[in-house]
This record gives sequence, structure tokens and C-alpha cells, in this order.
Amino acid sequence: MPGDFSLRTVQVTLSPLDRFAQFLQSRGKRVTQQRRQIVEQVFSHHDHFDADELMAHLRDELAARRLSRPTIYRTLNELVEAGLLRKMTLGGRSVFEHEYGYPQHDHLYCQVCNALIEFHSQALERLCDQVARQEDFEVLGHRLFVTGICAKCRRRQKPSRASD
Amino acid sequence: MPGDFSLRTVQVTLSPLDRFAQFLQSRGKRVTQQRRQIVEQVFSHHDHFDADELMAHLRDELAARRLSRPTIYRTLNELVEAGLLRKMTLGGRSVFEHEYGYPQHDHLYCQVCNALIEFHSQALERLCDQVARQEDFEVLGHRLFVTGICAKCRRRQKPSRASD
DNA sequence: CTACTTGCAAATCATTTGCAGATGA
DNA sequence: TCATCTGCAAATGATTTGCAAGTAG
Repeated sequence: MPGDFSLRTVQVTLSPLDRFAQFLQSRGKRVTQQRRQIVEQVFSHHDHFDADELMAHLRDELAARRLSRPTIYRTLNELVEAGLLRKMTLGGRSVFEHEYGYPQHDHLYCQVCNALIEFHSQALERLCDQVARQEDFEVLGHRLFVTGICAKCRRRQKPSRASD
Repeated sequence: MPGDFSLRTVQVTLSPLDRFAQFLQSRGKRVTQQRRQIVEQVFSHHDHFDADELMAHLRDELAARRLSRPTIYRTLNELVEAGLLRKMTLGGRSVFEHEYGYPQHDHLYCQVCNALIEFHSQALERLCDQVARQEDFEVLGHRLFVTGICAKCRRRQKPSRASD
């Protein structure tokens, strides 16, 4: 590799917690045990989750009263504000996913097992821009859900095509 | 015009109310004053609406107690089941739009004024099918929201580009 | 007639908020 | 120190449900 490593601010490598700390500081907010704990749990693995699932993971802390339901909700909202999480609504329920350090993507949603399968399409982005241009609309983001039945559930539902 | 009008079952011309009546009958349910009234109001014009907006339109009936909040909700759900309405969630609130007799489309969503601008794209449908094929996923539908700022609001927000 | 419907009031359910005590910078 | 946080309990707000009385077929 040639030595073309030029000036490059490595802000992307900031850990979610550091990034959050930075956000909090900029707002005069504090880095507390609870917020630390929640961020750590949330970014410990890549997955879609809702408040209940997160609470299930933190049940010990909740049981020990070192953490509470309202704090979970408050912190999730802050994480969205901070741009660390993306929030979406799925069947009346708020579902979150990593936004920070994670590439833009859309979802296939299996309405049988509720699985969310991620995919990315540049063509889709071009399509959004194109439509927007026609309407003189400024695109800030998009969300595509393709609903249907995932491979696994299809196999389960149609063991044989006898009755068709 | 040449006389090529061949056999053509005109089931599409069924009014929303008739279509609903048909659905109700198939379920052993009844065509009541309330359901009739709601369907009529809902299909009196093409627009997106939520339960509150619908209730505002029917406020006289509600005031006269010939109709109630629970009945509105119950009937809206039946209309979705019947395939007459499509339901989506927008900011925690259920929003409905005509599905029966109305072409498939997607939306530009202005996050400033909450306007929903409809558009249709065949390319998008092809894209969904293509992605689905790769994942061995059976597509039953899709929903694309392009969020951003509509032309009107952009003009209002940036009267001049002075500060840029 | 009689099962399906309705309006009412009360229940849900996820999420939010007021407040007094606890705590991070 | 002292403004920001937190847990608690209670409030919210949209939507749903149990039930006795009303009504469609």
C-alpha cells in the first residue's frame, strides 16, 4: 500500500458510548450508570428490539432497582435523538435498530414469524431521489418494508402443494 | 369505437358500501345504520385520515349518540379486514386510506406539515420482487415512505439562502 | 325471535410525566 | 455544590372490551 494515508479524522471509530457521551455533554446532560448500562446492552449485538426485549435483557438491573422502566424509555429516546438508534413502528410497537456505524438498509418483514431481514439497494435510493425531484421534495430519508413470508415460514406452511 | 366490448364481469363497479355488505354477509354480520354511515363518510372523498378526523366528520352523529367511539374503531377494523381500507402507522397514530378501487401507491411524507403525497413506481415493484427472489421471500405487499420536506414547506423554511 | 350490535363505562397497554430524593461534574 | 437524574406512582391517550339494552334479518 502506498503511503497515501492523508489527514483523516477518525470520528467513525468512536464507540457508541463515547458518541453518546459526546452528545450528552453537548446538551449539558450527564453520563450516568443507567445510561451507560443501557447503551452497552443495546450495542452488545446487532439486532432489532423493542423496549420490552431490552428490559428483559436488563431484568437483573431492573429487579435490583438500579434501573427503571421510565429510564429505559427516556434513554431510548435520547439515543434516537443522538442518532445512535433508529426507531420504527411495527404493529403498534416501537422497534429500534442500530443507526450509528451501521449502513443504511431496508427490510423484508415476515408477517408469519415477524422476522426482519435487512437488505440494501442503491437502486432504491436512486428511485427515491428521482421521485422526489419530480415533486420538488427534499429527501431526508426513506423506509421501505416489503411484507410477505420468509423462506423458512413458506416451507413450513406448504409442506406439499397437494391442495393447490 | 368498434364493438369489441366483450364479456366483462363488472365486479369493480361495486360501490364500497355494497362491497362491504358482501363482506359482512359472508361473515354472518349485519349491515347496520352505523356501519353504513361510516362507510359513506369514509368513501365520500379520497383522503388519508385517522380515527379522530373521521369522528370530527361524524361529530353530529356522535353528539346525537347514534354512533359511538368504539363503533368507529370496530368498523374501521372491519373495513381493513374487508380490504376496503389500508391501515398504516404514522407517529404512533393509525392512519387509513382507501384500498378498494384505488391503485397501489407509495408516499412522500413531509415531516414538517405531515402531508402525504402519493406516487406510484413500477420500478419499485420490480425492485421488491428482485430483492425478494434473492432471499426466497414471498412478497405480499410493500410500503415505502420517503420522508423529507415538501415543496411548500421548503419555500417557507428558506425564504432566502442568506445564512447558508 | 334471537343472534349480532351498539353505547357506555371501564379496562388495556405502551409510553410519559410530576415529584422528592439521589447523584454526577 | 446544585442542576441533572432516577425511581416511583400516577397520568396519558389511543384503542379495546364486558355488558345490558337495541335492532337487523
